[in-house]
Amino acid sequence: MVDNASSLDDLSPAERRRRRIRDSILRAAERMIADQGEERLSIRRLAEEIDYSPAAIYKYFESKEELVAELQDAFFQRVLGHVDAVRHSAEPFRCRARQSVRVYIEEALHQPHHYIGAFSCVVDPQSDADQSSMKFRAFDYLVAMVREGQALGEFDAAKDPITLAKSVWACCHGAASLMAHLPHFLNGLNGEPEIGRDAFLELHADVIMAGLSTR
Amino acid sequence: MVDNASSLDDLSPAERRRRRIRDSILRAAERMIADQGEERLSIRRLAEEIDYSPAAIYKYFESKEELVAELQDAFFQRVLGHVDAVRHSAEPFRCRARQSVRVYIEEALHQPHHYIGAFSCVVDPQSDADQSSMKFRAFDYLVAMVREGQALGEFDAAKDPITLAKSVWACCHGAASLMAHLPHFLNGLNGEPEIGRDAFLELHADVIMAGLSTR
DNA sequence: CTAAAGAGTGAACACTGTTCACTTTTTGAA
DNA sequence: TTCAAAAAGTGAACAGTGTTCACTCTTTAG
Repeated sequence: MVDNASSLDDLSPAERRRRRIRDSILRAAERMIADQGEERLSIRRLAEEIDYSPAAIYKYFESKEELVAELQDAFFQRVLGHVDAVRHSAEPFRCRARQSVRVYIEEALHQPHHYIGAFSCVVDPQSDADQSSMKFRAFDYLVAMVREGQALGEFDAAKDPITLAKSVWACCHGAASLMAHLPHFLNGLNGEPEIGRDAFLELHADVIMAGLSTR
Repeated sequence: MVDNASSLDDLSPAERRRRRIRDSILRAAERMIADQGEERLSIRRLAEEIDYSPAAIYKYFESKEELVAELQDAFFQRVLGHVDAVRHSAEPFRCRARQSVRVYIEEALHQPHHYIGAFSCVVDPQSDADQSSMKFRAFDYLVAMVREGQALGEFDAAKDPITLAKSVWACCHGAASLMAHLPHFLNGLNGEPEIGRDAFLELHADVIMAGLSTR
């Protein structure tokens, strides 16, 4: 969807200029979302940020929704990249599986507002763009990991790998979502002593791995 | 927070009238959220629904935020009630624990838009209202359940029960959140065969229980 | 050099939450 | 019953939102 190839050359100057401006809009929007969240991003303030009129934005993007969707896709692509790197590392399987869980959550929390935005409304199943979104490619990775674990006898092979992957995704997403939405999730919800993010992720990954394991 | 006592009597007629109207506003808002989601609820359309002027709403509620917060608290109170009923039932512990997980998710999905709304923005930790919110009472229940499991030797007593409860909450919330946001979560994300909600919840509860268990 | 295509804009439309001066209704006490 | 005070209700306005459109100005290509 995103033509990210570094083909800055062999492009007409007009096209180069267009891309440069398009990118500057995206960068400004990215910064505003990271700082203040998606709901505080407005076309007018975005236009002001880059010294354009609000209407000018619409020469580059169909709608605010499309603009935000492009940023979200790029965000998930980054998350996906990090998870994929772990998945293909040289570590033993259980280590890679554990790390995949951790990295998904950690990268999601690297830009909490982006992650929140990606799940801020009910996603229309009809939309083609959503079906091919990076969110769902991340899910494919999870399925592959579960299948690998089943082949190795680490995970219960009697269970449907796709359903199992959905369960794991739910566990990961839940942790990322709660930490993104509740800043005091780790700092003692009702006055309990706080825990470090690492300690929590360590335990959470333990729980998930134990939940999947044959024994 | 909500004075829900059925004290319709021993109240001045003025106060009764006031409560009746306040309730009718809440009911109309509830219906609109259930039908179209929180972001489609507007004070103007709400006012029209009950044949009042927009400004009239503000005689009963400080802000739209307060109105919505009250509905969310009532929603979580209902969820909490169902979970609590399971927790205190006569079943053996493991059965109750499993059912608690299932009931939380099922009740959350009974009104998906309400659940989405409860986690639609970053919750301000400073706010007193949030600290005493029903969301966090639900968490207390979870902690109690984990402690019970540890006392019975079913769950690993070496682990911090509060951290463990946070992990379980993440697993439950993740499933509810994904199913609420992605209507096709169970219907095959990328063309895979669909699975029933019951089958998924069954497996997800299995994973969580296995994750907690000592063996 | 000129015509067409693209970039950019101000003003407007239809919304949103919220406030405020204002009128009408209801209430409680003299 | 009368009358002031309190409460309920309102239309208009403010400041903000996403978006569109006629319009100008610039850049491009033939």
